[in-house]
Amino acid sequence: MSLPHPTTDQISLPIVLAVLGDPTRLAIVRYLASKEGVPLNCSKFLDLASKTNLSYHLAKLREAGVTRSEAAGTSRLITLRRDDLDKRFPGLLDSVIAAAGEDKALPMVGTAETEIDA
Amino acid sequence: MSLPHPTTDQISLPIVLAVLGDPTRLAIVRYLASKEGVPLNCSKFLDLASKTNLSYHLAKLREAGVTRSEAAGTSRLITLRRDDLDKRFPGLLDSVIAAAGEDKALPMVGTAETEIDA
DNA sequence: CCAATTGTTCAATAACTCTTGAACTAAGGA
DNA sequence: TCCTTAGTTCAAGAGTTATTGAACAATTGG
Repeated sequence: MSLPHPTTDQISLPIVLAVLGDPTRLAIVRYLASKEGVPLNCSKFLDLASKTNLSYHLAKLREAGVTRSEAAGTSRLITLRRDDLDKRFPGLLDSVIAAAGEDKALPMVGTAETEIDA
Repeated sequence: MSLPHPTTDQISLPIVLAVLGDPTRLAIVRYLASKEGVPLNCSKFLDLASKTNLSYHLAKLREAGVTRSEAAGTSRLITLRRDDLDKRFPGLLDSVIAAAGEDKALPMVGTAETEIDA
C-alpha cells in the first residue's frame, strides 16, 4: 500500500491536462475545489461512478499530482494539491475550475436528488 | 471537403483539455501561440509528426474548437481560435500556454538542428 | 496537359482508457 | 472474534487513440 505521489516538479502538463480531460475526474476536482481545505473521502463521489471505477479515477488524479490521498483508518482522505499545482503551473487550476463553471453539460457531485443530505 | 468547426458555445471543456493533453498537439498550439496572428500551414509542424499523423492531430484540434483551418490553394492555413477560446473559457488558453513554458520535456517545433531554416 | 506540391482519406494495427464484477485487504466496532 | 465499512486489486471486455503506409484529391506552375 504505497500510494505514490509525484513531487511538485515531476508534475507534467500533458498528463495533468489529459487527466482533467475526463468528465468524471473534472467533476471530482471541481467538487474538491468547492470544499477547499476539507479532506473528503471517496464515498463523497459515489454518485459519479462505481466504487471500483472511482478508485481508478482517484488513482489517476493522484498519479498525475492533482490530488493527494492519505490513509486515515479505513478511509482515504482526498485533497487538492492546490499549492503544488499553483507553484508549478500558476493560474492553470483556477482557470480550469472557472471554465468548468462555464461548461453546462458537466456531471456534478451533489446535484438534484442527492443534494439534500450534503 | 467540409472542414467543420464547432461554434464557440459548442466548445467543450473536457474535450479541449483532452485534446491539449497530447504532447504533439500541445506543441502545435504553443507554436501557433508564439506566432499569433500569422496563419501557418501544416508543413511548419512536420518535425513533430508525419504528414498523415499531423493531419490527424490538426483535425482533432479543429474539431475541438482550438484551431481554425481554412483552405488556401493547395495549402491549409491554421490559426488559433484565441478570441473564441477566451470568450468561452477566459484565461484558460493563456495559463496553458504559460504552463507549457514551465514544462521542460515538451516537444518543440523549431528546436536545435531544424531551427536554422526557421 | 503534365508534374510537383499539399494535404486528406482509408485500412490496419498496437497501445491505451474506461468500465465492470468478483475477490481481496485492512481497520473499527459490537 | 466476527461482522461491517472503506477501499484496492485483478482479469476481462468494449471502446478509443495514436501511428503508419498506400492511395487519393486538388491546386499550382512549367
